[in-house]
Amino acid sequence: MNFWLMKTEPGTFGIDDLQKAPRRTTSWDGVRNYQVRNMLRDQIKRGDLTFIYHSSCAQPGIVGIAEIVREAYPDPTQFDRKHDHYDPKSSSSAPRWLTVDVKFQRRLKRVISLDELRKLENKALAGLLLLRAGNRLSITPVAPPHWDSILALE
DNA sequence: GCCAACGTTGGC
DNA sequence: GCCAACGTTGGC
Repeated sequence: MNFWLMKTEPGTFGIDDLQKAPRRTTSWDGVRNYQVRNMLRDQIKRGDLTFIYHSSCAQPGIVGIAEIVREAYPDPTQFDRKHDHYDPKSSSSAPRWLTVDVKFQRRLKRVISLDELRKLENKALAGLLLLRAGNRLSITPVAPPHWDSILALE
């Protein structure tokens, strides 16, 4: 089993929205980066767990945990002309973008802030991709020891 | 294949 | 709103 971290903007879709979604499950659509697409396609498997991370907000940080409940399938928003994430270069016969379904598992007892994670970036969290300068991937892998270290902060 | 221009992300 | 750090695009 693998561990991940998925970023989302709470103003658009946050942990509250995930918790309130039907079956507490949502399609993690809108990924339009090839590196992340390849992760969705090749590495993110049913049963994997992911941190839900809030970005572009007052307190950026990890807020909860979700489970991957459906593996990669074509992201329907790429075909929807009216959708922000519409991609005219993609086609249903050769879909370019993928999504997975994630299901709310639990909130953390408190938000583990980016600040707090940074304090450990030269220690327990050395190498955590989220902390890499200029990291802009919306999904990043989390090594098991990092996963445990982060949960130990809770 | 190079690389400049441009767009996006995301913390601050 | 600023801006650093990228990824993408497209001319050549």
